[in-house]
Amino acid sequence: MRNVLIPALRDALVGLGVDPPVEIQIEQPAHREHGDFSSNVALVCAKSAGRNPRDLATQLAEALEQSPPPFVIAVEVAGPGFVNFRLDPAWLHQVVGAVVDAGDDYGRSAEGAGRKVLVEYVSANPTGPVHAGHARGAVYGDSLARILRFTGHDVSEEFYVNDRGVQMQVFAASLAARKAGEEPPEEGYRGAYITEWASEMPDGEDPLIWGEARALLDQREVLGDLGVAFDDWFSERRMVNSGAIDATLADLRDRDMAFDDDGAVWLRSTRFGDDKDRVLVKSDGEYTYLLPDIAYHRDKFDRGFDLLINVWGADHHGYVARMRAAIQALGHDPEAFEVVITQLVRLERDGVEVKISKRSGDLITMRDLLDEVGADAVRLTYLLQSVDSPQTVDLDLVVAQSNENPVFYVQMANARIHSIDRVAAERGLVRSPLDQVDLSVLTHDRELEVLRQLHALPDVVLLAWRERAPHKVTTWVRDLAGAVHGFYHDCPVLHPDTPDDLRQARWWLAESAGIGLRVGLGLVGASAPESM
RNA sequence: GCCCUCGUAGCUCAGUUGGAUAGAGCAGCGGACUUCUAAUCCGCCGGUCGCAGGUUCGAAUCCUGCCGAGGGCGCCA
Repeated sequence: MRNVLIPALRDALVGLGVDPPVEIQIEQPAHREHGDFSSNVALVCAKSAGRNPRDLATQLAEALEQSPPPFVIAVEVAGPGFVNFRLDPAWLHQVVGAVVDAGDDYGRSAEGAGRKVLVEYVSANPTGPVHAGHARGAVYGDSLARILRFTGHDVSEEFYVNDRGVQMQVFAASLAARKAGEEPPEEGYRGAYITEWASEMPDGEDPLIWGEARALLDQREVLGDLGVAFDDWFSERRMVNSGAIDATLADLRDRDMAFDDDGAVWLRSTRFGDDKDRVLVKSDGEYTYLLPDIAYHRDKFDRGFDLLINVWGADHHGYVARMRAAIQALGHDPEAFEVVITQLVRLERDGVEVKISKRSGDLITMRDLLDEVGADAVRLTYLLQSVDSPQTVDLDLVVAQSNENPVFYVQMANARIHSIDRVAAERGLVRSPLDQVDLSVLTHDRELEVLRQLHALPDVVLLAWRERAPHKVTTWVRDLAGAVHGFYHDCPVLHPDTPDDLRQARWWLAESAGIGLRVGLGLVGASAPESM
């Protein structure tokens, strides 16, 4: 519709002797009384044209009413100078065909065609189970990847396995101690899982190797149950053993971005806006955590990715500047490296905070969260909000049966649509082919509202990608569900009083709504059961 | 002290990148099933968009300064 209205406005402006702006904005007003579409061109152009915005808008409206674009039945001026378009409801009827023809591809685009993107997320240490705090980044990263694919990007998802360094040594020592029936070392891991895993560990196994495998098995399984799967679990140890560290250091030295001082090797990160230069190799010869990380990102670029998106928890944001500096030090475009910081989730039970403490052992694991809340509810609840905002989740309210739980609302809308098909089949009713159905009988506001929502999906998906904001899809699918419930309530399909032609039209409307719900739920990674 | 994110209805959160009368859900009150799932729908109640300036036709949104919350500022990861 924009593609029709924008040229019409441009022509009208030219006809009035006004230079059209580079970009003419068309929006859908929040209030229905303001029409189906609206433009602020008159306000934008008023100054440069040296005219009163309302007068300009009035002249535009008159010109457009002379030869109205398709579907436009009225052009009105309102407020300080908005040009509002009122459309024949028929413009929405074509949405049904668009949705049905595209099916599960409705809303898919090729915007990102040819771009290779790597999304790295979760990347928890392989020293224990993933905990509840990892869930937000997990569902965010996964959903973002789904949206990237849906917008045509070539996407890979990776989990960086920090399987080297001090933490791993401590983890292995803790496992070995428990196996020997002793207490873990002073700074060791004391969680109950250590004791449990130690009892599983066969004699003669290297606790580091075995322990890592055990942790990864556990993490992979839980994340899988959450619906999250990675293309690769990238091992730091394997990378270091391959000589990537030396190659990275040599590369940095060649570029004069690394230097020796005080017995250590430093990254010249201040050259790219970092607060201070950072140590890469400590004076005792050990690498800092930074150096392997740089090597990892160098490897990502070597593999031909055009865009690297990293999803990190809020506690790592201080790390962004130095990593971006390192990217630039390697000669890469800093724009090709993005970090999405997810703010913390505060878990409550009956209004009281539940602590996710790390080493003490009494932590809420992702498994606990999944068992209590369920994967679909975790995903929808977490993805309903922007990751920029700290989030509070009350576990008691999100568990099944509660109205706080968005899962039921959305999934029930889908189930209701499928119940129409089921009951229709029982009664032996048959749906006519779409091209033989007259959709013009769809005039009820409930019907039109469903179509308006469906119409919005392609824009919503693009926005979700451009803003790295999966929650836009979640709020959309919830709104669509709301429209579906209203339609279901007020517009019976199979009721004997519903005329045949209206039944057929509504049936196809329901079909397209079901497709929309399925697509939306699919993008956030939640299931769309046909009955509840 | 410096940096990041945030502050919107009693609670949890949206807000189409600067648009018109700031929206949902929950909680509260009152209604709606002889109809395809009432886990639904409708109505009412509820606001100094943290505070103060500024930018302009127009600000929850942008700029500055305060106030407040969370997180971060290691030769730790």
